[in-house]
Amino acid sequence: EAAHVEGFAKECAVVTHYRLKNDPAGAGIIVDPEAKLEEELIIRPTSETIIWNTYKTWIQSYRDLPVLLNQWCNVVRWEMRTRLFLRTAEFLWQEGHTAHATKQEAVDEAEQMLNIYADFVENYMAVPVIKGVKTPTERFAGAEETYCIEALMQDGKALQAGTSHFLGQNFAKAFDVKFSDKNNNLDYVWATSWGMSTRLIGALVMAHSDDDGLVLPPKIAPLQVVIVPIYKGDEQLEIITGKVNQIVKELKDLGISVKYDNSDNARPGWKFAEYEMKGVPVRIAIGKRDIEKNVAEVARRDTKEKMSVDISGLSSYIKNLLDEMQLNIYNRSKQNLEGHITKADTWNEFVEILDNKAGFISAHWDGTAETEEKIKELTKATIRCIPLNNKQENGKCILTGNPSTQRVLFARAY
RNA sequence: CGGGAGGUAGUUCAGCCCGGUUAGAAUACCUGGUUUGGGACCAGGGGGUCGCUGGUUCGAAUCCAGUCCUCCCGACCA
Repeated sequence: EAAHVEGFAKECAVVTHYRLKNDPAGAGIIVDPEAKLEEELIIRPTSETIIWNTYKTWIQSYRDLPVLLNQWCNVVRWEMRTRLFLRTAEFLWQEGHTAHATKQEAVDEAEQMLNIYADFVENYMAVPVIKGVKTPTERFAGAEETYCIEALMQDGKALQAGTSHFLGQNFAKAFDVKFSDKNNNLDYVWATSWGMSTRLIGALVMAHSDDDGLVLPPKIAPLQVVIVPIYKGDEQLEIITGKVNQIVKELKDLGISVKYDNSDNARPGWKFAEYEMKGVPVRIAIGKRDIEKNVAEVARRDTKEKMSVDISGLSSYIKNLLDEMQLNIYNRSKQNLEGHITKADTWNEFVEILDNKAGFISAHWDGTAETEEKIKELTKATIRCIPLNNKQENGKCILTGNPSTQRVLFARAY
């Protein structure tokens, strides 16, 4: 627990008073000095301590294991400087905590969660990630191993998108959580914890958006298709609406979320721009001209292309298009990632790439915290991760020239 | 916590340096009309204690002092 507390102590909000009041001098609402707490409350920055205090009372036997708790909650970390979506003083996250009878089971759990996170970020958010482990200095306070997924934003800065920790027996020892195994031997349990936060919203925005606004991958877009009628007069609208109702039904039958925006308080061009800004993947426009030819204009958000599509095959066309867009958005981001993993073998190369190309730099590191710290001081680049299944190769540390057995990924990060 | 920038209409800002009619623009909003295939056009209209407090002055958005707040950069960090 000591390392954990040490790691988080510097960024906790502390409640010292329990009441506000109107200032008699008229300065508005102020803290009531009469309401000072005798014992201060510390707002959790993460929940390990309360979870393990609880596990202590729940776990006695191997029959009680494994245990998994998952909760969504808000936590507070009093950062010196906040950054919208990426680092807010208070944030909503999901945090899971497990306890296991064996070390291997805990390690497997931590790795499983890393894979679940990677699967979600890649296959739903369409943001490719690099899976890896953190260096000791970048580890979660109190963890023995911190797994992470690192994403790359369009500006070339890295963003940690999720983490999973193998906590060893540290918390079990701190909270005295022991269990009897089948042979009646007492041992401390093995632990993991893992979390993902509203930071992912920031990742989503920065990974895909363009100058016209959000670009949402179809799988997570709350609204996948919007239909905009183009008409003059009620008579035309009525004919268009008849056609659209049929299309809406077909799309809904295919499980596609769709909105028919027949509101008359905004013109078509305004609606086009508005839904693009909101990132709606597909827009269908239908006017008198289209009805006459039995077609609709389909516009996709990711490439801004417009196609004229026969209404008879429209719903299946849209279904395929949404799948294709999901892939395209992912592949585009994947290309950006892969195009920005650059090898550097000399210090000059390292600095040059960092300043002019950005992204990840694959370079040798002598494995010491001192070198890591020095590089951070000199360039603001940190070791984002040591990729899983990293290739072993002999080389020389980018900074010190000392021997190294593998390359690690450096980047400037959010 | 250190450094920088800024607070003027719902919003984004100009005006401030060099004090002087009724504080402007764009956009948004309201009314009427014409429009509707990429954020419409024409005409008319409403909207501000210029962050707050004090000072200088015949006169302060403008100068001075204090104060509160916001944003950016740095250290810190999911």
